[in-house]
Amino acid sequence: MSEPLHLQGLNPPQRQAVETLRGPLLILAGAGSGKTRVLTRRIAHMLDQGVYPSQIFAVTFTNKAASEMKERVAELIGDKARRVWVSTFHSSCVRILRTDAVHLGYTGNFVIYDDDDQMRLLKQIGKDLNIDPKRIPPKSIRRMMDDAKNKLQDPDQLEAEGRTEPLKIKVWRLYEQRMKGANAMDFNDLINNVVKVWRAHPEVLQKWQRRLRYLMVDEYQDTNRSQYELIKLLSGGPSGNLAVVGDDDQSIYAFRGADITNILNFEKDFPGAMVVKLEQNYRSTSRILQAAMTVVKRNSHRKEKTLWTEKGDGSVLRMIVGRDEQSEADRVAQDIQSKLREGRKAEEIAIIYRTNARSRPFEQIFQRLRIPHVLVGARKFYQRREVRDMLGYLKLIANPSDEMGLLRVLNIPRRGLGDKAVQTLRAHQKNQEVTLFRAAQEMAGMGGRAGKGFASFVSLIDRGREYLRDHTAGELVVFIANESGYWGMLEAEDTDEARGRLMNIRALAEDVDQEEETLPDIDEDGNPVALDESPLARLQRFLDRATLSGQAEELPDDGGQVTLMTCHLSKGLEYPIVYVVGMNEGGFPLLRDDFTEEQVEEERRLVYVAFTRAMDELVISRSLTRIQYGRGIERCSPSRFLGDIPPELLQGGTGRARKRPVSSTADRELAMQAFLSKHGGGAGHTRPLQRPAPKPAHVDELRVTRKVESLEDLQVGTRIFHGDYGEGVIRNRTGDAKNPKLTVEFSQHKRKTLFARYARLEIVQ
DNA sequence: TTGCACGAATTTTTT
DNA sequence: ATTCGTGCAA
Repeated sequence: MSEPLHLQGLNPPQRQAVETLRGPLLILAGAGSGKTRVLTRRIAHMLDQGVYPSQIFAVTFTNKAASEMKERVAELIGDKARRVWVSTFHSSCVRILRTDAVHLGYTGNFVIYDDDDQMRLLKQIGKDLNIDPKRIPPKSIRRMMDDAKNKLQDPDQLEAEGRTEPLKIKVWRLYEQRMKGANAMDFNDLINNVVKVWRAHPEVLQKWQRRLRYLMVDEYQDTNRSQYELIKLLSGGPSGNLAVVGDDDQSIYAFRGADITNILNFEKDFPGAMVVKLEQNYRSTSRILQAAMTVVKRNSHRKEKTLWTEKGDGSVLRMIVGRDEQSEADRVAQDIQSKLREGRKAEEIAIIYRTNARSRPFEQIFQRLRIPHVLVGARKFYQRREVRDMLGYLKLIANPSDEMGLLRVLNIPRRGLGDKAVQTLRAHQKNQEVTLFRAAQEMAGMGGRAGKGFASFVSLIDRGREYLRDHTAGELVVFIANESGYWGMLEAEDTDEARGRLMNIRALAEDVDQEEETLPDIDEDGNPVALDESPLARLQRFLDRATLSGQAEELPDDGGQVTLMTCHLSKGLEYPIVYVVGMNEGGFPLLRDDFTEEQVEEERRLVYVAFTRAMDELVISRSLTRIQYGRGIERCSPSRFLGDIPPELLQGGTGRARKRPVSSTADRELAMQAFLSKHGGGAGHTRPLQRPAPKPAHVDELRVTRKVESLEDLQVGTRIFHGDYGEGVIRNRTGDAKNPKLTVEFSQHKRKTLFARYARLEIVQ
């Protein structure tokens, strides 16, 4: 008799993780160890063991992870998968709060304020209190608030600690008041309010505990204090069936509140927990794993585990060194070109950097060499201005007490309602103690220029609400765009940018009407529940989705492109060939002057994450100098982490450059670096260097070029450089002066005829 | 109310 | 360098 499909092909620890359904379970899943596989199989196994799908609750951090898991579970068990609740922390909490937030004095149609709304509100409060934003920047207040909320603290606790500026706390209190007044919650509130309700109303908690009996938490190392509390409450403590999956070595979100001690202390917090380590890696070659592990093993706060693979040693890691950031990028690009010539596909290659700013030189050279590439993590769809403006309108329509939506779009497009008008409106609101929208309605009757503006605004919103009765939310977007004049405003601009914005609005409208998220429409006993189909409810659901999804990252995965991204964004992904670039002290690790050991450990984990993305080939690059904020050039030594990598794993030894130094100065520089790193020179990682006189467009080892200023620069006899063909000499020039045709002789007597205007040429000096 | 000019800031990112 | 936000004059 063959064993069930969902148990087949698992290695022993994987199988143990899948088969352990009861009690607390910690699955330590190293990079590439088949985590998702275990999670999905585990769900299948539960069903096989008679667990009802509606009793299973799997929480993730990102929508992407949630939908991936849903998909894979569906592949395994088919339609029943729809009844398993797989969702992000935040959307599950929204779902819970839509019914249970009444216990906190909210109504079910509360809105969610995102970062932007949050900042606007804070700035407003600062203004109201006459706080100089230079003395206390609103950002610092948000930081304080978020940090505290991540830890489930309230203003009173912070005040009692006495380490926070009282004025900041005052702002926070006012913020909470305003939020409540606007029937709004921020992202942190979503989690914290569930905890609050559950703590204050045990019967509500029990309702959910009865329904959700099998819990799974993905990326447990990234949970913050309040998420931990949430899970702990729901699981009902040590007797609950709680499986958490994570990798402490991949905890890289401390800056947004992730608390690595949650995973490190799991066994303490849930006594009797079973721990399973998934250490077999199915992704990378042994050398890649070794390199990644030697770095991360230096951390003192981690759970010991050793990844291994059956993939074999693989090739050694290679090191690419450039004189400056551009030449580093150029050399990496050349390397990539040779890979492409060898027949590797562009989509097999990724470039990973520590900070987004490092992408620029790569974009430049890729453009010039025509290497197709995608930048991951450019501005998110829902963060674009036009999209947010439309959402502002929708929010106001969905929730008349929403203030942020109103203030955002009140004067967009222009209705002659500027600061002055807003001030009057606020004053009026305060007098009458009504919602801002109600105040606007009242102002509308007052005549005058502002009165007219308010009248047209209020009428627009009212008509919108009316329109929604028998139209879809997507149609409402179009309605608002048209009736508000927003559409006309963009059309009048007649620029590419404006046209792009128009497209985005159209895309939004379509997106709104597309798939209604397949929420498990079941009550706590697992019985189907009819979704509220009122137009307002649909709009509400859409807004939640729009706010809670960084979505539409639209990774153009049509393939054929080299991927560029940050370490953080690379987590969970894999590529046959990976370039981890910018591995200099001061760049990676990226540390402030007053850094702590914890921060260094986090940087090590980032290295670990970045390295373990590579399947077959890992290339590291760095530069000898870097430009800081466009001002001044600094020398930089190799990243301290390169010194941790055993020399035999890295081509040319340790973090030092390979042979063939770029010049005698560079030679001395390399010797100096060797000296410094040997003598613990980690501290003085950079020191200023004078700025070179001319600013070349492009410096390579043997070649200095400048950009073509005018076509007259390109005369017969001029030495030029071409991205594809290399260096050459112009032998002939024909055609008219405005569009000359050049015959260029490249090396090995290869002659090419190029149009000067279109070929990307540079002049060799 | 709007448009321009100047000054300041500038890891990492999800929801 | 580049972007973003604020302050001031038209």
